[in-house]
Amino acid sequence: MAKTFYITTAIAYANASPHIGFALESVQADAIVRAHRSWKEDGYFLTGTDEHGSKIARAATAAGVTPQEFVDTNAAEVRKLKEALNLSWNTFIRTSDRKAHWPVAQDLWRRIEASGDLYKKTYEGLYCVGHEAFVTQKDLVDGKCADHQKAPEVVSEENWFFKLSKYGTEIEAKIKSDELLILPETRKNEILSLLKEGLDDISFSRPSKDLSWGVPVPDDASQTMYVWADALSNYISGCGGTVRWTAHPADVHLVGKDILRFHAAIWPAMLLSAKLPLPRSIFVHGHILVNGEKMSKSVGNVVDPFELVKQYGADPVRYYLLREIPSGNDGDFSVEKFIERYNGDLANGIGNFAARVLTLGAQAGELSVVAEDPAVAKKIADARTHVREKIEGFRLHEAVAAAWELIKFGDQYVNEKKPWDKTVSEEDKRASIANAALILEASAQLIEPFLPATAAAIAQGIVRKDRTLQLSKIGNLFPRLTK
RNA sequence: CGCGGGGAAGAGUACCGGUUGCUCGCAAGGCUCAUAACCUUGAGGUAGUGGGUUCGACUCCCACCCCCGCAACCA
Repeated sequence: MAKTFYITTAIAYANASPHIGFALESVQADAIVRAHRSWKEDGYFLTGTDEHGSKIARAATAAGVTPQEFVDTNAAEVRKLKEALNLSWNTFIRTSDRKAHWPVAQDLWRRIEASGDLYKKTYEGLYCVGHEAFVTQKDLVDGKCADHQKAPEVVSEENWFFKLSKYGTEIEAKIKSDELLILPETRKNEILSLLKEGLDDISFSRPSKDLSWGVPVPDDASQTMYVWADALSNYISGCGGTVRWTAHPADVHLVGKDILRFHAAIWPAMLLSAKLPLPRSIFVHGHILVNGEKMSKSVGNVVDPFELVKQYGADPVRYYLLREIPSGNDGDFSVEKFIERYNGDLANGIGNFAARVLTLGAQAGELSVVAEDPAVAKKIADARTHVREKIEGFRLHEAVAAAWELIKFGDQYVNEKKPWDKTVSEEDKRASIANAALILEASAQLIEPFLPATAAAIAQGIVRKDRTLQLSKIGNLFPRLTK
């Protein structure tokens, strides 16, 4: 059986329609898993939604629906990204799924408890009645809750705590040695410096009277699991659970920089405590800025991925996210840049190259591929190697650029061989068109992880039979955009 | 205050102790198979400021200035 490659996105919080940031993470994960499948591995891609918490319960109440109805609506929106962006995930896990998710979260809890890593402790904090939740000092203005203009009460309640502090040293060692690989390196350094300062134990549950919308703590009806215990276990519940899991641990957890610490500290600690294997790596991506500014609801500059896809199509959006946003760093979105990328790389690049080669080939009829140009073969092999190295190093923007190197070479090759020139012999002409077709064919294979629909469209124009190629024209892949 | 990232041609970026590479834009030339596309060449940067290390620094060290993130749950 082929090697299994298991990758996850973080699960999206189901309090709203997904924004471009989650689309970025999804597309990155999709490109990586598709690449692994093209390397003959058995790719397993998990995504889903985090649906619990008082925030959602409150939002549902405000919307006049039950929490379940509320998350059903939003989860359906997140799911729609699959069709919109041509994602190839295998499983969509929802934390409100009582059959698939709850038993696993509870099983994990019991395993952690069996290791003696859970204890009850009284937590004292500032409780805002308006929020029906604890607030922190920074939420206060002049000692009052900024949202409700009321001073919070000091309330103490009993919670389950997880002995996170116990595992800091072990995790630090595993990260340092790359047994748990964190990319890019700056993120690894960041988490190491955090671990060096030491970890505090964390609250693992809340009283059910304050937080009822969640997974019940096993054998303690008075408590509901807090986000870590609940949400992080999706990585196991989403691949079959602890009993009959197929893929755990993940080869790659793809996460945003904002939740690195939960995945690089809390999650490994939970797994160590539960005596389960740790993920192989954590790839940390940055955030998308819009016209150079942080995206936020209050500013009102949130970019809707569905709108973009509606206007430009799935592959152009995928292309932009993968090429223009450096994986591992923040990147910027703007319509101007989008159009620039589209015209420069898609219309003038792969789109035009496919059109010129397929037109030449369609006129030439059946072509023999016996006379493969060694320079072409080498260039194709090099491009494959480069793309693979970049993907494995979580440098997706560079992987895309590496694939485009081959397309650029193809244009140069055709210009040099001039198969339209009357002074070129028929034999040379046919040989060069066949080689150009090989470049196009290889390009299509290389870009498949990034632009699956485009790759499929190009493949339609190239029919291979044994050692012959029959090319035919396809429609205009990327009509130039005028702004 | 702390931690982290960054300041380079008109714009956006990469690598690196020893002729600054790339993309877009701009200019000239070529070609006409192709989506006014493609190919070639060129102009344009004293690499934030001030020091230091070195035979030599954009690249290492120190200080300063400016921008931007993070600081327990918005990817």
